[in-house]
Amino acid sequence: MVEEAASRVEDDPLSRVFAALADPTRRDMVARLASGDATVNELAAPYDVSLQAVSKHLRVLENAHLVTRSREAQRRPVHLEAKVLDLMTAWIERYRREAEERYQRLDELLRSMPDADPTPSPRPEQDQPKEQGAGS
Amino acid sequence: MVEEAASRVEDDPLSRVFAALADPTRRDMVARLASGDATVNELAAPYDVSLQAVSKHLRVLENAHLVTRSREAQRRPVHLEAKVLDLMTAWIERYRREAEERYQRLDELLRSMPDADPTPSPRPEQDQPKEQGAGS
DNA sequence: GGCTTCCTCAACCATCTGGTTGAGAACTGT
DNA sequence: ACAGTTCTCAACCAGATGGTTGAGGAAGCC
Repeated sequence: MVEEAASRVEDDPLSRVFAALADPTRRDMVARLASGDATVNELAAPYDVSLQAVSKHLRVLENAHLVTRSREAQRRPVHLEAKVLDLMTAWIERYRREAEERYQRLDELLRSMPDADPTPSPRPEQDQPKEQGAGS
Repeated sequence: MVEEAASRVEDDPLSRVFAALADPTRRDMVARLASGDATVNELAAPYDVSLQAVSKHLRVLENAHLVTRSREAQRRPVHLEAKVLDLMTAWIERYRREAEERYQRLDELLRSMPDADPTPSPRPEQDQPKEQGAGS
């Protein structure tokens, strides 16, 4: 057993979801599925790629837990799991809000001191001294 | 057919943003930048990759318009552009909401008819008959 | 000018990805 | 049982991606 594969495949859920939605075809499929389940054939119809390619796309979405596939005769209805989207929104909103609040605070600070000293980079946040090199 | 390059590089903004955030390192950088601008060196410190790799990551974020780089002496401060995140949230929320509303409606429908007929696939949405191949 | 610091460009490499085709599994229907 | 339909698996290929190292530009410091 010499297998030390799986080198760069980052398996964290968030990465999978983002990566899954980074493809316009896959995003389109999600948009489609938002208005109702569909079979692979139905999903494949609008695109000029092979059915196998669509199947692969669905696998990616499934691995990201964005969709689930059940069995219904020989068809495989695809169902959108919208809850996973919340995971992303939570991540995004957290940092968007943080950044915007910081921006607001900086804005107010600048407003409160109309003409103090023109120090170019007053970055007091991120307390990480970190003198890594020879810090003269 | 001599040269029709740029085959799969989908340049739509949304894809770029999603792809940019599909990498945990890049997501980490964004998280970091949410609490204040930083230089390339500062951003690179926590990771055990080369500075060039970090520079590449920043380029990806920049191409997605998630960050901007200015110039300050020989340093290149990186700034998070949080507004682009709204683009994603808008996309996500649209379909999440749509899917959840549909789910709610289906739920109510099922509740209103406790034991009707067990028709397996009553998908009345998505009107696309579409007999593509040689239909019998 | 010359050294140092910060960062980018260029070439290279391994892996991942999205597409293809061909084969065939799973199930229905007669 | 056999044919038809739906979809997946496997092998393959081209291009993108994330990492490396080496060279070097740009700006500050001596």
